[in-house]
Amino acid sequence: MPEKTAKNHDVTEKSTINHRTIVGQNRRTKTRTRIIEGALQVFAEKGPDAPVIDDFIQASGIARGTFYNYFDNTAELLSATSDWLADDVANAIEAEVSRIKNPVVRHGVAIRLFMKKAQSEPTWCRFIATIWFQKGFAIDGPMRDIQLGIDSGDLSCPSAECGWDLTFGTLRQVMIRLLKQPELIKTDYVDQIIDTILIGLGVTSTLRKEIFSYEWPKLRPTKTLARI
Amino acid sequence: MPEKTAKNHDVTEKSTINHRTIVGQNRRTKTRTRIIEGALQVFAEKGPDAPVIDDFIQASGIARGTFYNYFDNTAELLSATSDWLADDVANAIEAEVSRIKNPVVRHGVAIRLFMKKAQSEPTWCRFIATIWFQKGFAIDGPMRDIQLGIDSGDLSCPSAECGWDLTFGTLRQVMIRLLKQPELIKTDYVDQIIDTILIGLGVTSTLRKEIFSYEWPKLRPTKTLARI
Amino acid sequence: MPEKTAKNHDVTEKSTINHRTIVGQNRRTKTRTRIIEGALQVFAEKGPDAPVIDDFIQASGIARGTFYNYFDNTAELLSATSDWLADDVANAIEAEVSRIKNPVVRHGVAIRLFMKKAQSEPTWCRFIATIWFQKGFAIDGPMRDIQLGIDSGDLSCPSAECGWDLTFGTLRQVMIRLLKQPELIKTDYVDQIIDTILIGLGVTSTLRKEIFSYEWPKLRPTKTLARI
Amino acid sequence: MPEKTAKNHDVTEKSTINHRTIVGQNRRTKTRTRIIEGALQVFAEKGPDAPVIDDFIQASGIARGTFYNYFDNTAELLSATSDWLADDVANAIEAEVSRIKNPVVRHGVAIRLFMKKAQSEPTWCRFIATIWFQKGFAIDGPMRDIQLGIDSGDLSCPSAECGWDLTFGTLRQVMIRLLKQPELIKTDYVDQIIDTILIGLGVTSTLRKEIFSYEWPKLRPTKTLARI
DNA sequence: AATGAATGAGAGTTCATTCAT
DNA sequence: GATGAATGAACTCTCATTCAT
Repeated sequence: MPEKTAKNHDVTEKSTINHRTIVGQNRRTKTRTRIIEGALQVFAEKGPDAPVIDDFIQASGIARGTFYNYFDNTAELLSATSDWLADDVANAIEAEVSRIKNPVVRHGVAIRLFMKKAQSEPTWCRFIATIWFQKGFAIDGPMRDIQLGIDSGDLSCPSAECGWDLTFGTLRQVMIRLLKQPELIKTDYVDQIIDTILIGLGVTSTLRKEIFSYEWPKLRPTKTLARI
Repeated sequence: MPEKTAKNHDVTEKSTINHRTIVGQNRRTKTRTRIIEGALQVFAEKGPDAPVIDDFIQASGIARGTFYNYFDNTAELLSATSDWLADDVANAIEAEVSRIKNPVVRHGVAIRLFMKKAQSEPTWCRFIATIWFQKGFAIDGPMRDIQLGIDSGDLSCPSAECGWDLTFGTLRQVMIRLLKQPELIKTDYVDQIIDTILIGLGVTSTLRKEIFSYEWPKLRPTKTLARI
Repeated sequence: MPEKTAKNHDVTEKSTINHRTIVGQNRRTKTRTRIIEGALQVFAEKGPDAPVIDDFIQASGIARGTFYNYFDNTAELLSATSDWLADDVANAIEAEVSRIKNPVVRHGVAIRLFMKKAQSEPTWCRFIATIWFQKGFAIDGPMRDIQLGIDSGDLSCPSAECGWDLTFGTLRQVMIRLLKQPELIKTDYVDQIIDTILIGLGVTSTLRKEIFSYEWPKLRPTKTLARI
Repeated sequence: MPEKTAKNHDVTEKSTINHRTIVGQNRRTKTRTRIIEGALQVFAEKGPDAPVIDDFIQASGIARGTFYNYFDNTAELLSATSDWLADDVANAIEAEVSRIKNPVVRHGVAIRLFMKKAQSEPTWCRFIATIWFQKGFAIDGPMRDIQLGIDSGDLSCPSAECGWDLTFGTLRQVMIRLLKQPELIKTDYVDQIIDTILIGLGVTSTLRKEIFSYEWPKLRPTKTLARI
């Protein structure tokens, strides 16, 4: 009816509605981002189960009810936080290593980058080590590269699963160690253990040298939470 | 209390009291054992944080109030359960490997035994993989053996910590995989990955052959909870 | 507000404002109607207390804030819905029975019409049976007719209240039964019980025959919500 | 084990356990009774949906958590309260009318008793009128008696359902009226309307006289909540 | 007038802990 | 020492209401 009787208002009204919609969406995105940013800290500090709703609303400065406008419970928030993080780390690393052709070198550089991030961002490190692995969230790039390495004969481990367990099982343990012994962060402990892993995977010393000769720009810090 | 008041009594009565005391202690031990037996199951199923007192009293068939006669809270129970388990596994493995002289072979056989247990006792495996490692409970035999191996030149890894992280980080990941893919239990996946670990540690093929040539009796099952 | 400010404007502007005012009022009426239409369904389904604001805005497709432009709370909406319904049913029945001169026959035909509506419109029936009676909303035509019947000697019940309780208490129970046993709708259960009521009221068989000999057009369905 | 080592304690211990069990059960019964007693008041005052847990725990003077040791939610409490009440009223009336042989007289006397109770116990009356009927809780004595009356030819209504709707639909409406107009309680309004109902059911004046000639002791008051 | 994100009081529910028996 | 009913603090979740756009 309004469309008919107030034809001259159509444009105004329509644009108003569009404007409102856009404003509303921006607001929602911003709030969602705030909640996840806060949640990352909270989960990293308290683990996956201990936090209560109050922790999240305090960390993000929102109202109790607002939380439930975005997530049904803490499990869902954990999942959203993890998803975002998986996306973030996969993209950040992928962006750096995609130009490397040899899958074994690519894998080696990728896990070096992965650990660099762990060394420079303790919150991220704690979240990954204590929550991500435990909940079984996964990224598939490494699995693929290990398989390619086996196929090409550059890796000698019995299976891709075997290689994956050796790589990430060890790295997780290292991350836990870094959290407890932060003095190790500045040492070359991480590179030593990565070398040990690569030896276990059967990587030749030539390739290992190549892996450790790479220089790279720092990965963009997670804090940004640019995409959502 | 009985110890004090007993002093005023004659022989007959004293022996009665002693008898009562002994009976009471047996009873205490038995109840404590029941609680820990139940707790092992509960923790393995639900993880370290989720369980509530009710889970424990149901699992062990005791009354609500009785729980508090033995433990102040679930954290204490978790700790007691873990302690018992650490003791149990350390003793069981130690008993088998102590006669092996070479520390590297001893280490290799020890972790094979460790994983045999994981393969044959799922509850134990789940508890170790999800709780023990997370809470950082430790056994020191392996650390010592790795160090001895480095000192003797039979291991080439940069440090004992490095060797420990590689070994147990990987094994933990394997245990998690076994829980998710039980069909792997019957395969030689575990021995393959142990071999890969040993390669990573720089163990010669001669020593590796020795490690895999060992035959042993099954470790006594944990269920017994003999000592407490 | 517009009425006041309009005074200071010239004719052209005034008519524009009038136009706007009229458009606005139409819009208001339409929205109000939408809300009440939705509310009728909601109340019938969930009863008077259970519904929450969300139910109403979903049923009518309006925004959360819009609701409060029309009603302060659900109680007010319930009242408005009931008022509208009372008006509707009273008018609809009145239009049919006003030409009948004998008050007892008029009462008899009126309650037959009332129940016809209940039989053909389940939502209406549910609303009336579960909410209207409970909240004590009333229509006075029947009360007047029963009194007139007593005065004329065509009814033998002790008092008008007594007749009213017998009539509408029973009819309400029948409506509840129809909701539970919809298979009765197509039977003559309703006419049988109306006959039983009339016997209780002391109506002669002659008058009862007259009441049941009436033919009528279906009452206009409530859905229209024509007036507001 | 204790059974063996402390044979002489068997009796003592067993009796202790029995004693404890009995004491515990008594306690439970007492608390459950307290809750239902309070709930009856609360439901009668506020209806079936409005009350919150706090109302119940205040009315019965128990702790918040205790409520949940007995009922999972208010709906369950409502059901328990209604069940108890149905039992109570059915038994109380049955005890009085069972000696009456003629089912029609029995029905008539039963509903007189029913309404006596409504007149003397306002809480009971309010609960029955606003909750019981609404929730469709039923007692089957009356239904049976009406059917027997139809079979014997002492009732002329078309079906037992019809008779039931007329009887209890009307009585419910009367109860609601009594709550609003308590001044009617002392009048013979109730007996008048019962007579009107009986006329509707086709009861002869002889039988109606018999029904109204009965004298009875007051029904035991509900408050007691003797059985549970 | 319409919108819908944000709010926070209040309701429901859990569960560690106490204590009389 | 064992029991389990009672407790209430702490937590989760709902939903009426406000208000900037």
